[in-house]
Amino acid sequence: MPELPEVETVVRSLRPQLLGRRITAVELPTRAMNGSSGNLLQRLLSGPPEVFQERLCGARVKGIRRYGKNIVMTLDRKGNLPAGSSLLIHLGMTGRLVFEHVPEPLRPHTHVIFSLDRSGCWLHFSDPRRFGKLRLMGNDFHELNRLGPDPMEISCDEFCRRLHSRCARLKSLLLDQRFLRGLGNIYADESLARARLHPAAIGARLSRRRSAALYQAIREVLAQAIALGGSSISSYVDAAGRAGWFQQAHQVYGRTGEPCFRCGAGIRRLVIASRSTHYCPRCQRAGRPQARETAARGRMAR
DNA sequence: TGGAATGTTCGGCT
DNA sequence: AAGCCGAACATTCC
Repeated sequence: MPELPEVETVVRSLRPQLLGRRITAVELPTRAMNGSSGNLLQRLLSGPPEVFQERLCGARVKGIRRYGKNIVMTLDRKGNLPAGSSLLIHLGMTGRLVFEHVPEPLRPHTHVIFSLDRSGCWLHFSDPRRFGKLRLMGNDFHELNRLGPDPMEISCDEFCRRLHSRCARLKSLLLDQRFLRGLGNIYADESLARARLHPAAIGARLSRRRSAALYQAIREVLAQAIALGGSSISSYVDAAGRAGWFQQAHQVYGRTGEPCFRCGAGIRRLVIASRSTHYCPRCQRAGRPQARETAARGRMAR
């Protein structure tokens, strides 16, 4: 579920119900299910489940924000919680945070259920593949400090400087969270498609003009995706259970073999950085892109 | 049956 | 050093 637009959408939908609420209980439904579950839960919570429960009980949610693909909940000091603590949540590949009206699991792989005061609902965390993480942090943000700038905050000049200092392929760079925080496989492909750049093009070799085009494309794709509530490609929903609509605006992701909306050529798939990469072989040329505009227009008209 | 899936991290190689 | 690759993590879906 989770790239920058999806996480941003989840954060926004969490706020109304969660801001200012106190966590009154933390249930861990999968804890006692079988022998291996204990270890798996330990991994999910980055520590002993009991500590996670004890520390969080009684804490009040002061703030909720997104940092790359992470959700950061700042908590006020209550009971067992050290000062300046935050709950860091990464949704991994299939993690979901959804408000439900019952305190019992409604789906398999519901690992955490938060009870809240004065709300009449419970916050459920589920994650079939368990690539997600919930971890309590003190003031040590060193994990987050390793991440690169937010694509919506960085300036064009700074983006170009970073780009020109790297010899890696564009697709690899966009997936690298130390280069930019928040892009994943969908939005890397969609951004490159919008900028009409080949995914295997080398960052340091891009002209200033094309670098700026990539910068713009990333911001436009992300802004549009956020406006549409993210991409629901398998089961992603926000905290209110609503699906996103940006998957209907995808130009290349998941469209292998289908015609490019711009020129009609078949969308191709290749593997870069061990990830599936989708692009239009005509619009996204390695050398000189977009030479076929007139012919493309003619084809589209028919 | 095998492969792929919106992610991150690791070790090994060039 | 920088970049690349594959494996690992765990589960579901086609």
